[in-house]
Amino acid sequence: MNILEKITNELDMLSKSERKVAEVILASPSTVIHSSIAALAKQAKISEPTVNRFCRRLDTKGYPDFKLHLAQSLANGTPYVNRHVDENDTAEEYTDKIFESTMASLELARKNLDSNDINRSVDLLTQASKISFFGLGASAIVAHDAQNKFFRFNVPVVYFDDILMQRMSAINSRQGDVVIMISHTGRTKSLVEVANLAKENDATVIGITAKGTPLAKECSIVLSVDVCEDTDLYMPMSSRIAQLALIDVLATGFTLRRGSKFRDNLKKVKDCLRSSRFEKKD
Amino acid sequence: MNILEKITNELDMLSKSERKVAEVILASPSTVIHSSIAALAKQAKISEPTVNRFCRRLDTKGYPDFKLHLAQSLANGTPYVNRHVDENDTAEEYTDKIFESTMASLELARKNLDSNDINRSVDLLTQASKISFFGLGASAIVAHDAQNKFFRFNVPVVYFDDILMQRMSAINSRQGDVVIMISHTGRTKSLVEVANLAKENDATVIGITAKGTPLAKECSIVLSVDVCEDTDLYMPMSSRIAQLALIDVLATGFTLRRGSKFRDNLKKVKDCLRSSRFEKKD
DNA sequence: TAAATCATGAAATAAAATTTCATTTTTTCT
DNA sequence: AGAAAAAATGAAATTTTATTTCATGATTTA
Repeated sequence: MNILEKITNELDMLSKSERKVAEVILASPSTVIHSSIAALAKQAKISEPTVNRFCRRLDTKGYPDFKLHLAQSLANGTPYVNRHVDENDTAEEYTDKIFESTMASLELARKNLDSNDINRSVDLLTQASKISFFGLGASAIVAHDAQNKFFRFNVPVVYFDDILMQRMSAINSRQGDVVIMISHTGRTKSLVEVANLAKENDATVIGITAKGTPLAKECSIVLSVDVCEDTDLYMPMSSRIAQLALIDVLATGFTLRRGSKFRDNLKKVKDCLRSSRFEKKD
Repeated sequence: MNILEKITNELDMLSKSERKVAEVILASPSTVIHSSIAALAKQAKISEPTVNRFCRRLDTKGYPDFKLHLAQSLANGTPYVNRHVDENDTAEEYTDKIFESTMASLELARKNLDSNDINRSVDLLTQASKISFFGLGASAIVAHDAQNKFFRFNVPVVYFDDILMQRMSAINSRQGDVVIMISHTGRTKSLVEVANLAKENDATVIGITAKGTPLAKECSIVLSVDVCEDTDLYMPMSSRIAQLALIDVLATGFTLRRGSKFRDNLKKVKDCLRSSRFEKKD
């Protein structure tokens, strides 16, 4: 509930003097949050009690409380909405828009995620005898990334972005294996087939995809990162980023579940990489 | 700059009593914005002047001003602080923390990006006779993703996550080629060598890496997504997501620069993918 | 047009924040 | 270790800011 909006809405419920206050505030809200009640009264050419009454009419406790609300409204100056890139945007503009859209998607994805599903997924992953990540196109990157992460945990993990390899791998799966299918659309035919093959061969299939899609129907758990993406300019953008964040969540859940001893193992991998780097001089 | 983040950062610059104040605030910032200085002092079991001094140390004018800043930080729903995952977190908790950290990183990356550099990079990319993306480990995923995107533009683009292929490709580069090197640390020896080889062979080298690193020194343009990541639990997380967002920005800049006719081409690629999918029933 | 209601600001009061300064604690140097 | 210096802290005084009260003037209604 934005207080600036509220002022605009209730503008005609206000008395003449109070409206003066409203106008001054709307004209330059950022100035107001640094003004005392006296300063504001003076600027609106009315008395201090009027300002106070104005504040109360907007359901705030008083002037300081009103300023707090106002400050909050201003902070949302750049709400993380999906602002669309425009033909004539400058570099600065489209950069901001893309970053903001991405953040908006993450926010949305987080809200839609069910932590029970995450918990169950982590359960399954920690007990898996083998973990496979399958994706195609943009989702292949996510699968690739997942392999990179889980590989460090020293568990059997594979990733394929090749249809045939995926099929072969799926056919060879067995009870205790976990297959994670990644697809933004959830409608890619060959992936749905692979999911089905894996299921038929007793693997547990987890989908990182949209709910209610053909792929989702083949999965025991669906982790959906529904990100209202109109595949802007025909490229998947935010969806894969939300998927990656989800991979981070799963990987984190995995390490937490495995306990502290296990994490020493990660340190080993990390230390091992060090020799391939130039030293940092502090 | 988020004041909550600032408090966290400057925690060890504070005196003992001031830290008590910080702790009370961090524990429940939303309570504090409705407290008077006296109430806060009492809760932290210190005196009012100490609270005041605390506020000033954080570069605010005083307590009321501090509350204003705090209110603004809270307005973004959830403060995007880099909250660290804790051993005993529930699935819900670590999910939230990871998503929030990711969003915080994106916010930070956006702020640190220079739109002039972006502009120059897009210039170079649109004029390139060939574009190469090189990365290793977690950054390989970013390079992979970049290839996936630029491939759709119907421009000569390659991606390698293999040291030897990278070297060979770099040696064969020539004037007019653009090589994009991706590395979070900027210190991976073999990547620095590849960058140098490409430079020696007259290619333009753009780095998506941290400033002031050995890799950065080999680049004509450095697009830095410095994301204060302590490689939590020894896995790169937020950094690669910020890098991906940057790839989105470059790809978007590219399509915008190429104009509307060019975008029809993207539609063709997209339409061509359609037959591989199950139809969506509306 | 008189009575009633409402709006307004001056002044008084109350609350909150800030400054000053003396005391205590911590650090630094011998 | 012990003295001197520096820094931190809170009690009390002061200042600033906000709120309440109330008398007066404006506006509406019958």
